Amino acid sequence: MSKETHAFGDIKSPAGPGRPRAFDEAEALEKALCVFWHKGYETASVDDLTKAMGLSRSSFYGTFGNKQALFHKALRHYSRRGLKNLRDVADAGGNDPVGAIMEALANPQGGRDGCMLINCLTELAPHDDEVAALGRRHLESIDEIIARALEPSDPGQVLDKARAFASLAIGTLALRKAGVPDEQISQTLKQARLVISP
Amino acid sequence: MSKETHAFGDIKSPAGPGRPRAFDEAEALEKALCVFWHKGYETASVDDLTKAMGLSRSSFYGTFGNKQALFHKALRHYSRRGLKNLRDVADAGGNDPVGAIMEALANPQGGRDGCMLINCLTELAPHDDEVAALGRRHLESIDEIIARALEPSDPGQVLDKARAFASLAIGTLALRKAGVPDEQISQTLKQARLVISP
DNA sequence: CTAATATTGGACTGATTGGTCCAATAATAT
DNA sequence: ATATTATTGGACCAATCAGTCCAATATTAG
Repeated sequence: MSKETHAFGDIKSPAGPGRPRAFDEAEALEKALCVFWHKGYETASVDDLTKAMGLSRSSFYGTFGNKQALFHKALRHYSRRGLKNLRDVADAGGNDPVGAIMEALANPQGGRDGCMLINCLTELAPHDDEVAALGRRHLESIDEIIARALEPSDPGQVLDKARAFASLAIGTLALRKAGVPDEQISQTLKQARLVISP
Repeated sequence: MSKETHAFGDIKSPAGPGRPRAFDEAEALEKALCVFWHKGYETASVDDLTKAMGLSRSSFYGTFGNKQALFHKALRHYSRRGLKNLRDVADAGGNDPVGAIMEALANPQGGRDGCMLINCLTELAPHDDEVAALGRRHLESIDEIIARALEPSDPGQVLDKARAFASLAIGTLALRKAGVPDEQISQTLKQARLVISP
């Protein structure tokens, strides 16, 4: 973390003649994302990563710089995609966007691994400002999306309610990690209705 | 994690003649707790721990077995003490135990470090069954304490409401880690009233 | 005082960590 | 074909990791 190694190799620009990459950068990033998601930042070794990505160490460092840079890139990608998903779910919910969001929340993508961004927030935020800042932006966006979904059916205090709802949803991720049965989590999520429409 | 090293040294029984310990075991455990709380399990090295505890490596391994065993002991201690605190707060709250709990929640002990147990849950639970089980028991106890605090003023669905309230509170820990301002977090916690008394 | 028993400090180990380096290879543009 | 430019694999490095071991020391019971 406070390593300051700055060993950036040289990240080649993809221009000019020369041998082309034998792998897809986006695909490799996706694989790395999975490893970080499942194991966390510290526990994911460069060996784990290169193996999962199907890359040699040279390609790894040549393409992504170093472990931390790759991680930040993966996390930004995760955030962007997650927010897009949430927006899509809300939009596809028709006249009940909140209901659609809640349903999606009851069956999260990561399963027992939870939300990667929240995981990384608790693991790294106090010691990595970039992660903390990204986390803050991500949470803010979530609040806004939920607030917008709330607005039509309820005029007042939408942002406060959205924030409470989001916090409750985030809290259930911890339960999931602990192995609390899905049924109980769903039940708890239903209670979140009270926060929204009293 | 999946190391299975089983290198248990030998944990001496505190009986018989011989040189007495130059340190207080409980105090040392407390120091270790702080390190784990602040840095997490993986990032806390045995060097960090021994330095903070003021112990030599011999005393460290001789007394606590190994890093993982020390960690589990610290976490159990943390859980026990935290639940006792919560019960005390509720009891001292007089006719408004829920209000007392909420106030305590607004100024948590760990500050930006959050709740150690939740931190460890997200870091380790999927790969350490003992942590997961301890986490489940801890969360269950929290639910029960809140439910009991809720009961006098509200007869029905106390457990469901307590669970929703607890999840919301746990969610705010992530906000705190990200550096969301205290004011906003307090505001969000106030919204939790809606979950409790609609 | 002596024998027995603990604790202590620190040197040490083998494994693993993130990161570097380079010769070999492959593809391009001319 | 040739020169140029990239990528690739794998050997390699210093640092750090958790954990072991032992001689030196301190304390007790008798």
